Amino acid sequence: MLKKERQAYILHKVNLHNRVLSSSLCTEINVSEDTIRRDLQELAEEGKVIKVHGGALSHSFNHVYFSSDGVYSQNHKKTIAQKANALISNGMFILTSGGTTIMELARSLPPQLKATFISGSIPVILEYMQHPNIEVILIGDKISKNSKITIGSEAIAKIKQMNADICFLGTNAIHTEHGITDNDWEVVQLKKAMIESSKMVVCLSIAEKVNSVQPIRVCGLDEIDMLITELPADDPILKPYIDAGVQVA
Amino acid sequence: MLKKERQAYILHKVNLHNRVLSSSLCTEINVSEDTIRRDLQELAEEGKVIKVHGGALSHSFNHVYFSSDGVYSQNHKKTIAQKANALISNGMFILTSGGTTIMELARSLPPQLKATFISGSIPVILEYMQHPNIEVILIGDKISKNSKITIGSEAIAKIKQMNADICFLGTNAIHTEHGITDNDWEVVQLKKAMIESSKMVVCLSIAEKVNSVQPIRVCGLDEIDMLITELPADDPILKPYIDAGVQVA
DNA sequence: GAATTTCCCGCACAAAAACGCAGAAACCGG
DNA sequence: CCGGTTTCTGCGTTTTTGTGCGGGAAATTC
Repeated sequence: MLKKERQAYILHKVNLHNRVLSSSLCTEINVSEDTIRRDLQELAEEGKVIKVHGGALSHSFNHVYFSSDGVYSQNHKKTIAQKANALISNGMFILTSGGTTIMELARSLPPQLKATFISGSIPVILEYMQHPNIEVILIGDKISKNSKITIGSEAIAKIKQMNADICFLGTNAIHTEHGITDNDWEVVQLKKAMIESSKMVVCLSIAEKVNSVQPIRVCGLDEIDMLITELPADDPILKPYIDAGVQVA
Repeated sequence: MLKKERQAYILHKVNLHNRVLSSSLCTEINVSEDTIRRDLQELAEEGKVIKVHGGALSHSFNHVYFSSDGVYSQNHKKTIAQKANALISNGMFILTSGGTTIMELARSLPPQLKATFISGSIPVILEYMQHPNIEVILIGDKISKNSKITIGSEAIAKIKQMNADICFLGTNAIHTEHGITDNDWEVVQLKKAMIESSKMVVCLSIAEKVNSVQPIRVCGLDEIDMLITELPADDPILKPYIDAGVQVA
């Protein structure tokens, strides 16, 4: 079989099944693995396939896309994500809600981290999927199209079965008196369940949202363990929360 | 034999078999390899054949296999999606697997359709989420990063609770004897569960995957109700499947 | 962290191509 | 018919290309 023929065959097969194993190819075509590998390499250089350890993938199926532009006060969220990262260590089970702050956290996870992340938010899950080492558990249920999160009794039941080390909540509003509040009933239910199922509850919130109130109550300050904002811990705005027994970072 | 004769013979042979080896040609015509090589070179310069190491290939060969345009056989998948759409009506519960063919189906759903779609494939779910009217149920569990689908016992258990009207399976390989086969163990488990939980099982497959086999078996032909390809229903390739009791569209 | 698989690199060897050359055949205008 | 020219072909030699193999590095898996 000629080299070009072989490559055409490989390409054909990759496109057909979205992936090939070099081991199976070499028995199929009856050539050495080296040859297959060289073929794959050439095809990869031409951009026809994506070479991976053990074989190759089709180019078409592999780009799940997400837009990160236009996120409000992204820099603040990045610093929040940094601080949150300090709480995470290998082997942890971590529940997270949705929201752009959590997205930023997902993006900034160190690549060598090995932990398990659980969420029902599609955009956040997409971020987690980019990470090389973490395990990702997706909470299933009906999808709410505007919040892009799974909602419903199944999702809540599933969360309640969990026993996570940390729960990171993207927070829409936090207030010394009214505690954590939000504006979507379903999301509130989920957050309540998450709080119940976690040993430690951490709220991520940009300073702007501190001391603001939304219509639906999630929980009081007594139920959260830590509040992370982009401000230094000794900022006077945060003082009331420290007094209320919440750790601040 | 005259040079022109020889070249005509070569050209004829290339067009007939899509390929030709210079070694075999030189014994056939009884001339030295150099002569053959010079002939091939001339033909190549005239654009009549494509010269490669060891022989030559026909132009059509190159066109057929190296279709370098973006997504592979997308048009075929579009027509498959059209046919599948004909089976869907308002109010249905529809289970779908993952794969690019299903993605195409998701994209081509008519905007006014009101039905419920269930899947564990992240890319497919993303497509469903674009739709204005359908309900989307996400099967949760651990995410497999390479297949971008939720896998595991939870997912399977959840699928088994369903009772869907139709199950659309993106098919990696279908064969009259070996039935439906695939190359990922986890995915096979999910597909099996989906088949069990649906009143009607429909396989979507481009014609190229028909009569191909993959390592792991999903089910036999007796378990599927319909096969949709881009070919007309009376294409001879599909005849064996009709004989096996599978509807074809 | 150890075992296995896969990858990468250099090498050897064979097949094929390129090149130069020379002989043979064809062509051609005296 | 005959030199001279062109074209075609085959033959040796040198280069290039394609392939397989072994060993060590790297990645993956358990």
